[in-house]
Amino acid sequence: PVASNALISGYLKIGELDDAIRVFEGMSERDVVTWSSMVDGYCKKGRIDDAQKVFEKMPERNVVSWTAMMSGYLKFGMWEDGFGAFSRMRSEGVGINSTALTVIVDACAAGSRVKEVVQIHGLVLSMGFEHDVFLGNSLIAMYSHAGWMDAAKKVFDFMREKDIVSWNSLISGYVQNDGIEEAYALFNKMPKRDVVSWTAVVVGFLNQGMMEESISVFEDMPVKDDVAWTAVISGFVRNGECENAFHWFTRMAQEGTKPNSLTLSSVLSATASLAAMNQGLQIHGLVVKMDLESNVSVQNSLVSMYAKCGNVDDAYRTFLDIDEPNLVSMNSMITGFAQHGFGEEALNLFKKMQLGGFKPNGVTFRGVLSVCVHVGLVEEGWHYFKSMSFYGLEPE
RNA sequence: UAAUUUGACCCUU
Repeated sequence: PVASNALISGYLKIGELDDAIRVFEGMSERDVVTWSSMVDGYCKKGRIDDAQKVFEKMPERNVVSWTAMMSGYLKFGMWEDGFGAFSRMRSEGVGINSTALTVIVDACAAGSRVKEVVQIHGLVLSMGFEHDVFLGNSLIAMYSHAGWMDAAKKVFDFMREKDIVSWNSLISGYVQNDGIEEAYALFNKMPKRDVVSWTAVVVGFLNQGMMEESISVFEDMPVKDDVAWTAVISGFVRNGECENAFHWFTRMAQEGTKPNSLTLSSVLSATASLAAMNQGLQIHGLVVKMDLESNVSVQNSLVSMYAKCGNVDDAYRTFLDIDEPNLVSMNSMITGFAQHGFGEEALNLFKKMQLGGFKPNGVTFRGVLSVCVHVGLVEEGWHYFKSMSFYGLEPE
């Protein structure tokens, strides 16, 4: 079945799960590679239930099949199942290898599971994987995420072999923990740099409000991709320099780099802050032209932009067009209503989102409380204020 | 022919 497996692999690489399924169903003989590929294919599309069905149905499972399934669980927040799979691998004779450990370490980073982290690191050492480059890189990222830069640096220093990802991981760690000096020193010391290294440092300076240093590094960047440009644009927005954000967006276009959905979200956020309706409309036109109308982040930005520009009707129209609204969508619309004194609408949406299973966060309550103050709903406002603790939120 | 690591988003203002 090697030829068909290769075909399945090819389809999955370009995200064509349906075609992969077609090939899979037409096969007369399947091996463990065939089945594992399908498990992974379903997981990458977020279809964990289907992946699990395939996983349970397959005649034999090896460490790759298990790792694929475990990775799927963990990527979608199913911690119990993910960690459960990991311990079953250990207890049921499948065994674990460095890849399985990397998956677990990565999950600890994403879920801020600091306690598990230390245990896993011990396991890594006891199994003799301390010189695995991928594992080392994952550990650096994990400790960085937890804010333990001493530990991250220790792992880095102990690594016998480092690749460019090792350097980039530690640099990003320092950037995330406000250590731009350390990050920049490493950047200058590393043997080779790629777009990731450059962008991390540019972001590091932006995060400290060091705009000139940031731009100076950015100008020196040999190849600027859409991510790097977006980093600069959003950095200016974060620092309240929205005109500059627009300026760099214009330069991005002049230099022929195509913006993506994240770029347009950031630019829309700039136009929203400036309440610049004309520019906002232009970007909306670009969104349509680029066929990004159904991107949630872009739609959220459009909702906010229309609301901030005083057009609540179009904000609401855009909001209703969102197929799969998320918490940010809700917050954008509630805040939009709140900013214009639409108390009833804001509170109705707030109730609706809770019925829909959304957990409000601090931004939600800011909108809700401000609208209560705005329209004089003192009792309701007090009630909502008290309900914050139910969601584990503390008033600022 | 199958599983793993590093850079930019949207809501708060």
